[in-house]
Amino acid sequence: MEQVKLSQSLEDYLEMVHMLRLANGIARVRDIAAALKVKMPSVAKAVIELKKLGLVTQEPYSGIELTSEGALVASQILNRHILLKGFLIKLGVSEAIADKDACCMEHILSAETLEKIEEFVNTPNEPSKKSKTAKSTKK
Amino acid sequence: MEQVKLSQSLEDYLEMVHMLRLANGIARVRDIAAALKVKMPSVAKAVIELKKLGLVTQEPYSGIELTSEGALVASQILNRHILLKGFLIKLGVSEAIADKDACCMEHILSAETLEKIEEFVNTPNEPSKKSKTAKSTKK
DNA sequence: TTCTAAATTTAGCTATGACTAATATATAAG
DNA sequence: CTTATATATTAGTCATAGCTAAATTTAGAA
Repeated sequence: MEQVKLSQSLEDYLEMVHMLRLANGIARVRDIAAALKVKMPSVAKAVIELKKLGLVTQEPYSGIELTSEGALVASQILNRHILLKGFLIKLGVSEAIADKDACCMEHILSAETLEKIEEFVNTPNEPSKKSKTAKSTKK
Repeated sequence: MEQVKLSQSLEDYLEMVHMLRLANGIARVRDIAAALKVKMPSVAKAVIELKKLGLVTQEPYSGIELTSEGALVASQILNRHILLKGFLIKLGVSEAIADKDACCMEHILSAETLEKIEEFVNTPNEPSKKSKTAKSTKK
């Protein structure tokens, strides 16, 4: 449980491996590069780092897999992303911008701030009339 | 009006020059280094970059001054910082953490997100008892 | 005034993370 | 089966941004 400390960049790569595996079943260098708007050699280098850290595995010239620890870390990052995106949308930010900004915020916010954001998101949206009375407003 | 594009790091240095001048009347390398928790040569290097960009001036071996453009950019960054810190505090985050997280967020958020945060901050704090009047959200 | 200590600067090292160019391998077409 | 193309990797460059060590300048103490 040594709590790997990843750079923002490596967090992005790891998260993208996870997302592509969820979406396509496989995470390929080409697709990671396209999604993150970098070139393939940058991905290859990042994958080497993630391998050293024990977060991914890869057969030469093929797709990237997550180790169990890598899957755990990746899903933590992805959960932060989802939380923050929902939060921004609740504030009225458009989806595209919410996605982009969530992508930056997910790497930097402290646990305390994330907690408070989670509380906010889980608060009924408009307590404007009568807050508590059951779940009157449809979700 | 060429809208200088600063790295996060240079934004931090420029903002700190501004804050120290507000607090002490002078921004010295030693104090910038202490405040940002870096060593003095790192500050010296950053100051050289900010000079190249026309944002600060400095007599050799003395304090750092802001140009008019530097002052403008610095106060924009500082305003973002203040906005974001207030925002986090309104969410319930402790002051120390709010300050720290605002410091990261101030460099990355898009204009749209900052606008929405500003709207949120300027909304009356607790409409939980009685929704004041239906002026709040107009969509 | 002289000298010592603090502040600043310069030089140079390191790590990260992007890139291009070139190479190696895999896949698909003929 | 052979070959062209797409994908992946390697090698090497560049910029950013930190650092230490050493030199320089300023300023305070003796």
